[in-house]
Order: sequence, then C-alpha cells, then structure tokens
Amino acid sequence: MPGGSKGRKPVTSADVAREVGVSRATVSYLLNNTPGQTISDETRRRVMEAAERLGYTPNQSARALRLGRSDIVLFPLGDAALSHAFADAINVCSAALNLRGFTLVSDAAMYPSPEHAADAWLRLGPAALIDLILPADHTGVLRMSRAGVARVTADIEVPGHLSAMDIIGVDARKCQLSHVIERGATNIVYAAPPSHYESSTSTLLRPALEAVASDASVRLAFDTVEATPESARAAARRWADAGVDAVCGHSDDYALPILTALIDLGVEVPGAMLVIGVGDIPASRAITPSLSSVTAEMERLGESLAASVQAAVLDPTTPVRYPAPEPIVMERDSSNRSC
Amino acid sequence: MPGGSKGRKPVTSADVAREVGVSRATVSYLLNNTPGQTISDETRRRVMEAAERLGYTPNQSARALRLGRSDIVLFPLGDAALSHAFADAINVCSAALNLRGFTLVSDAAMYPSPEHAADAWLRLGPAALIDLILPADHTGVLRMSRAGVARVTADIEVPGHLSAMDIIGVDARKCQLSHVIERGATNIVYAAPPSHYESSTSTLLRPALEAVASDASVRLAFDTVEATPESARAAARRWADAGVDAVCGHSDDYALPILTALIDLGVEVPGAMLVIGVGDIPASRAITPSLSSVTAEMERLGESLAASVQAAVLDPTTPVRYPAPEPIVMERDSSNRSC
DNA sequence: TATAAGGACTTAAACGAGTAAGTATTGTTA
DNA sequence: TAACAATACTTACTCGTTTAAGTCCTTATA
Repeated sequence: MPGGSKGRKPVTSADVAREVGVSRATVSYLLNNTPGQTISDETRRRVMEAAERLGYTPNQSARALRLGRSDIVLFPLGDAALSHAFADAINVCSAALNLRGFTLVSDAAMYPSPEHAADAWLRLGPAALIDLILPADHTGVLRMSRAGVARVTADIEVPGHLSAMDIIGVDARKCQLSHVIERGATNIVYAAPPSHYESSTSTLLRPALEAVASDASVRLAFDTVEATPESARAAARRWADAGVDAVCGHSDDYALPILTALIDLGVEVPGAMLVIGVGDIPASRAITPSLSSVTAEMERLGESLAASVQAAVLDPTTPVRYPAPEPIVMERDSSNRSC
Repeated sequence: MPGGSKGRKPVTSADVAREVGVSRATVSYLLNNTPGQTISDETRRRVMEAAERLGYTPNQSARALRLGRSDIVLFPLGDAALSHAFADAINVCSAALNLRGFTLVSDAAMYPSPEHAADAWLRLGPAALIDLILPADHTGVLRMSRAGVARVTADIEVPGHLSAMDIIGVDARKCQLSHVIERGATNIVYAAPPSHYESSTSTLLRPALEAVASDASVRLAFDTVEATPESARAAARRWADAGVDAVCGHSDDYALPILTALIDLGVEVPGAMLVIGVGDIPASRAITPSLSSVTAEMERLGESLAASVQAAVLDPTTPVRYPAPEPIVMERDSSNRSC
C-alpha cells in the first residue's frame, strides 16, 4: 500500500469473537438481537463488553452484501435542496428512517448530466429511491430500477418528461393566483425570469393560470423580471403606470425585490398593489412589509416517505406511492387586504 | 420473503460471464480495465455487449468489501446545509470527487443527538469524512476514526469543543466589524438573537469583537433582536434614538429585517446608518437597498477538499488538512459610503 | 432408564466482486 | 527442436457478515 500506512486494521466481529472465546455466529446473534436464539446472560455481557472495548464497528459493506441490500435510501433534491420547507421534511424523514434501520442520503449536488447523476447514485448502492424531483424518464431512475432499487413516487400523474415537483409547482402557482383574485385583484401580472418562459414547465403552467384567470374574469399578463434591484425597479414602475393591482412572483426570489422596489417607489402595498411569491424563504416573513407566499404542506411528508420506503423495499418490483404535498398560502402583509 | 416479491434478481458479473461463456475473472478484468491483463478485442466486445444488454450493475457492497473501503465520502453540513455559498462548493467537490472515483454524500439532516448522527454516519460506511462543521470531540468523529475512516480537516487550530466553522464564523464577524469601522462608523451595535449569547461561540466571538473595537477606539454595544419585523422595528427605533451609526447583524436573517425596518422608519441607509450581515443570502443582493454581507470564499474549497480526500484515503491514520475558506465582504448599498 | 426437550452454543455455506497465481495455446528465437 | 515468451484466459482464495443446520450438554418427562 502506498503512503506507508501504519494501518491498524478496523476491528471485525472475528476479533471480538476471539477475544471472548466464542464463535463469530454468537457475536452476530448477540449484536443483532436475532430472535429465536438462546444465549446466556454471561456470554452476552462479555461479548458486549469486548465489542465496546475493542471499538467494534460492523462492516456495512459485508452486511449489505449478505443481506442483499444496503440500508441507504437516496433522496435526490436537485434545486429544492436549498428550500427551508424541504429541510424540515428531510429531518423528519431521516429520523423516521433511522428508526426503521435505514439511512437517508439526501443528495443536494447538481450534476453536469443525468448520466453523471446516475453513475454517482448507483455507486451509492441504495436500497430505495425517493422520487419527487426526478422526471419519470430520467436515466438514473431507469438504471436504478434495473439494478433492483426500490422506488417510492408521488401519487400524482406526471406527463412524460416532467417530475412530480413540476406538477406541485403548477398547483402552487394556481393557488397563488386564486389568492390575489380572492383578495380583489383584477389586473394581475405574473412575473418570471425570461429563462422560465423557455422551460418545459412554462408550457404547462401558462395555460393553467390563464384558465384560472378567465374563469374569474380577471386580466392576467405574463411579464419578465430578474432577481435584481434594477430589474425589479424598472418592472415596478412599468406595472404601477399600467394600473396593475397584483403581482404574482414566480418565486420569492423575484417577488422580494419587486416588493421592496414598489415600497421604494412609494407604491402602497397591500393598499394599491398586492404582492405574493412562491417558496416562502425566511426573508419573506422577516422584512417590512412581510411578503405573502405559497409553499407546500411538508408536515406529514417525512413520515409518509419513511413508511412508503419501508413498504417498497419489501417488494422492489412495484413502486409505492406517497401523498404529494399540498400547496398552502402563507398570508402576510403584502396581500393582507379584506376583499 | 414477505410481500410476495416477484424478485427478478439483479444481474451479477456471473450472469454476464455465463452469457458470454467466459469466467467471472475475465468480466471483472474487462469492466475495470485492470492493467497488465491481455484480453482479445473480440471477447471485450462480447462482454461489454452482454453487460449492457443484461443491464449489469456492479454490486457496490461486494466491491467495497473486497477493496476494503467504500467510495463514499461523507460531508456533514449541519446548519450550513441551506447556505447558497456552500451549495456551489459542494457541487464542485462532488464533481471533483466523481472524477476520482468517489461519491460525495453531503448530509443536510439534523440529528437529535451526536450519537444518532454517529450511528447514521457509520451505517453509511464511508471511506472518508470531511470535517468542517464538526467539533473535534464529536462522538461521530471519534467513532469514525476508530472504524478506520479517513479524515480531512481545516488547517486551523480549533480549541476544544468548537468546530472549524465556528472559528471561520468569528473571523467573518471581525471582518464585518472592521468593514463598518473603515466606512466611518463609531457607534456600532452588534445584533444577535438571545440564543446566540448563550452559545459557546459567543464566549469566543464577543472578546474578539471587543478587541477590534477598542483597537479602533469606537463604541461597540451588544444587543438582542429576533428575525421578525416586530422585533426589528423596535430595535431600529431604539438604535436610531441612541445615535447608533452602524448595525452588524449576526447573520443576514437578522440584518435583513433590521434594514427594511430602518427604511420603514425613515432612517437613511447608508446615509445615517450602515447595515451589514453575514452569510450573503440571495435576498440580500435582491432587495432595495441591497444589503452588504460577509461570506466565505468558497471558490477553491471544492477542489482542495477533493484533493485532500484522495490523499487521506491512502493513509487513513493521519488526517489531511485543507485550507479553510477566508471571509470576504460583499459591499452593497447598505454600507456603501465613502469614508 | 430411555427419550425427548430445551439451552447454549458451533460449523459451514453463502452474498458478489477483485486479484494473485496458475494453465493452455500459439508464436518466436537460439 | 528445445526453450522461452507472450497471449488469453481460468482457478481458487479472500473480504466480513448473516443464518440455516448442526452438535453437545443438562434437565425434565414417560
């Protein structure tokens, strides 16, 4: 071995067995509390003591090999990684899975291509895959299925190359639009960055929002804005001049600069203009005036994910479905006006 | 097996070998491009084709068991998980490690106790641990070292039960204070939540900042504030009345509400009061006026982490050190005033 | 007193891959 | 023509665990 490692090898169950003077099987039975085995309290005590003293750590690779599956559950997060709402769900899910003997790996990395992602995920050798942000035809999903990885998916129909998260996003924006309509808005702008209008979700989102607007007989225009003070200020002036009475930001990252730019221009919010975002970033509730936002109800997601995973590993051939998170409006100052 | 699994078993190298009519060794040599082996192009072609057609995926557990280590590199993130600055470093690190045949697992989960964390981390069976946010005496660090997990640590001395990240945080706040002093502030408030003053980093941070202030002969007071509009407004009024001319927020989460509350009160920023945060959240650069912030220089962190990891796995007995990220001021509207 | 019934273990066979060492076969050089 | 070397493989062991199937006691029951 290069580097001249002094390499005191990790302690194995054989070391513990030798130390106590029993067989490896006995050690294994004890440490796993295997049911149906009768072992004396004296031996138990001595094995436990020796394991502790030697610092025995079971080799997970060997264990996984023998068991036929690892205890790793993979949850790719994609760009949802930085969402605070998700963070809680992940903590709950992680804790719930730990109780069931699994280990949650929430992957926040962005990969140059789906193939790179698939390679990295397969190298993890997970027992299960939590599929929320992945398109159904993602290389990683296909290759993991072939490798016998169990899968849990959201209980919503996803057309073609879109992900469940995309659909949830559309629902959230419909909810957002309905909210300002309920609050009396009649001349509404939907503000998104130019990049969004070129994305595939836009072709799904736009007609959905137009349907909501026409059902309510309100005006809805689609405009572009960047997440910078300059862009927001220009847009704010434009909309104020055009008599717009509500702005739906594609996300809080766009709604927030718009809100502060409007205040800066002297536009009254929510008096003269309603503003609402999506994603509920922490800054939204902190600033003056606070920004209304739509987020997803993540309370029970963690638990149901964990339960679904457990079911899925028992029969890896058929995906288990969990209830998709529902959108929920966080009403704050920027849209708080009686109808 | 319960659940009545139809269980078409995952394809093994033995399946591929049987299909082609060669030994498992040949398949292994080919798929790993083992140097020093001579194998005919014809066989190579047929093995590759069969592997592809059958959908062969090497069993990572078996591989790791044989090799004596997995290719998993664990990077616990703790509460830094939601930092955008970190996200980039993680992406770079992940890509760099992938090129070297490793898989980065960045753990965003919060655990109820260090023991829980240690258990979960050991179940992952990583080859290496990236130690940045972990206190040196963290149960997880100790137990992983005993299990033969290689370790990379930041190249700074960390007293006792603190983490490298804590020290970096202190440096960032010293940098923050120096910045407003350079911009002419003489009556400065450091605003943190009550919880911070009870934490162990506070006992390190406070004297460090007081030293900076007394060196520059400026007034520095420590005050408390919560990340809510109400708390920020009360504090803003208090400080405006007291003739304070600069506020250093413990993080952007506190500085941001303070900034908008000051504007709401009619205080001129940066004319009458400087405001600066720590962490550089995206909202800081987006709002009007934009918020100055201190963050860490993460540009090269990813690469140096990956390189250190590679060195560390060669000799897991001695930790490899990587250069800790340096603080850097993002000067924006809220502190942009000539001295 | 023979036989069964636990109790307290041990033996040995997997799991799937990597790899040192061995074995044919063919071609090359002395 | 024998000796050698390269090519193209195969055989067999190993990694650390889990677990079905023994084995050898001791004690209880017929």
